[in-house]
Amino acid sequence: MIARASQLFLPTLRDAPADAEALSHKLLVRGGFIRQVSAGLWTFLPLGWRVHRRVEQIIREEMDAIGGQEFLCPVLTPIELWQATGRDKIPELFHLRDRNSRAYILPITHEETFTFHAREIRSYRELPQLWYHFQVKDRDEPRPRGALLRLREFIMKDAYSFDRDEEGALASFEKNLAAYHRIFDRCGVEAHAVQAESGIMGGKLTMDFLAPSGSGENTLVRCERGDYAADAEIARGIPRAPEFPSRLDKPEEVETPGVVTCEALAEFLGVDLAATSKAMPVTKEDGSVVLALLRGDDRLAESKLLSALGSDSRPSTDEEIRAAFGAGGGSLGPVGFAGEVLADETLREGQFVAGANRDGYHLRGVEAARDYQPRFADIREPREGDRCPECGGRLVFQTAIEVGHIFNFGDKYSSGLEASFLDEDGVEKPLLGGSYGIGPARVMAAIVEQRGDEQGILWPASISPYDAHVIVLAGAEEIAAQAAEALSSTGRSVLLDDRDARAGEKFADADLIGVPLRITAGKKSLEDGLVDVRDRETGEERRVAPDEVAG
RNA sequence: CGGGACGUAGCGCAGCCUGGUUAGCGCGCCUGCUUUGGGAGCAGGAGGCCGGGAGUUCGAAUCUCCCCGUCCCGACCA
Repeated sequence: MIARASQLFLPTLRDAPADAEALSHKLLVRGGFIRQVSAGLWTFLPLGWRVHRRVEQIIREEMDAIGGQEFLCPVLTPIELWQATGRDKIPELFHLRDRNSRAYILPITHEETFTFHAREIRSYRELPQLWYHFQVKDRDEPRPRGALLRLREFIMKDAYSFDRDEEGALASFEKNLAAYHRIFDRCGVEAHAVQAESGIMGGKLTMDFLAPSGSGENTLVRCERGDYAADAEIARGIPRAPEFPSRLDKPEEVETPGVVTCEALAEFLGVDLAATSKAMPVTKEDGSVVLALLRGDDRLAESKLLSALGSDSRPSTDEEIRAAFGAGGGSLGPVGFAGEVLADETLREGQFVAGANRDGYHLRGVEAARDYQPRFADIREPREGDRCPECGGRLVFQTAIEVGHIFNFGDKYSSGLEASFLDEDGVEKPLLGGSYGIGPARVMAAIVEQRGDEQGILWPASISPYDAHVIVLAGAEEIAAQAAEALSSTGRSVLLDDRDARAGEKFADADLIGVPLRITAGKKSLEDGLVDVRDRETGEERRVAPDEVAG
């Protein structure tokens, strides 16, 4: 296949739009891959759609390889399906009505629809099943951003597994996990599987695939030795040990006038900031006040707190604090507090300075278990400089894009939608489900983030819009056509830049568009009959006969 | 939803503060000639409801108010 650039709609731009921040945003727009229609709504132009489809095809092949069966479910969805699972209240849902004012939604994923179809599964003999489709998702995002990084409408490959028992569901999960590694591998994108969310539902089987990138909404925490990876929201890190002052047999009150921050306290008393403790009272949904206790140099990780409390919470109000502690913020501590103390793991060992629950006073030498009875949990935010919880290696932090998410949802949807089957033992049981999503557009964006530079993109050969980019310079039309034919006849797709443009423009566009293989026919070719073949990745260039470029 | 910024030609911007000819510049686009291996030169040309509405004024891109849109930070995120 040979595409003539002179006939394509391939609007490349010399400058990036002023409002573009992310590299992928800039380069995909400049390269003529995508164009914006409205906030979070983007059109894939022909070049961008070719890449998208290649990503899709890789996903399709790997899903089929593990027994996946491709469907196509509608976007427009009767709201009843979502009412049945209680997801109709999700704020991101777009709602609409037909002419008879029947209510519909535009789904954010398709668990309900696939589970609806799974109601036709009658017997354990029909299990397991693995179904998927590529379909539009709509989400009324509060803040779309970064072009393909966060869209309001996008295509997702979402797959759903249905199993008869936990063992089967786990097997389905693992098959998909392995397929995902192959997919990202083949797409040439670096993506790390990490434990997702803290799992208030107790769902252990939920993993995100995070692709490190210059822009993104997640932070990937990894051990430099490669044995640990997690999303920063739930990652565990081991901070340096504090330098404790000499041990006290019991807490000792010390006057600390006007000292309300841990930094000021450490300064005032001349102790290591890490040897102070930070008291953060929060109020749970049931109204009870819990004292979250951290080291003075740490920050509270909200999603860890959520997981540890098993309930939503908010910072307590001044009145609640006064009522629960008898003192105001700045002098709070665990000693003498009647409610629950949720202490970070870092407070297990050693003696810390803590608030005395008396305005203007603190206690030295406060020791967990001796002076107060906490429940321990990991609730601190990991940070640069922490050590790996597995091996003690150094942790590195990278911003990342979530390109995939897989999780088991048990009977969450099948119970609401009454999707059950008759098991071997004659008992009617709910199907156990799993959900496996990938956003091809985010994969594209991640690749550009990982492999782009100021000049342009460098697509991996597996998803490049074309296999080869043949540049025709004045006079060398015939030799260029010969090279293009040679490539095309071996099944490769060729972008033939036959535009009436200057060499510099063509080279610059080729760098921008990012096809990994570039062939140039020009004046030199008229002399020796050869063309330049340049590997964009290595910069390696050699002169070859046009008939042999495919070799 | 809170904070901030910005809407002037396809893209990037100036003009606005201090109201006053026909609203400018660079790139791109069209025509012609020259040029042709890393974004050419000359000449000519096309292209604007200055985001929208209301007001102030003899007169508004410019001042005031309202609305809309877009981007960034935060909150949120199945």
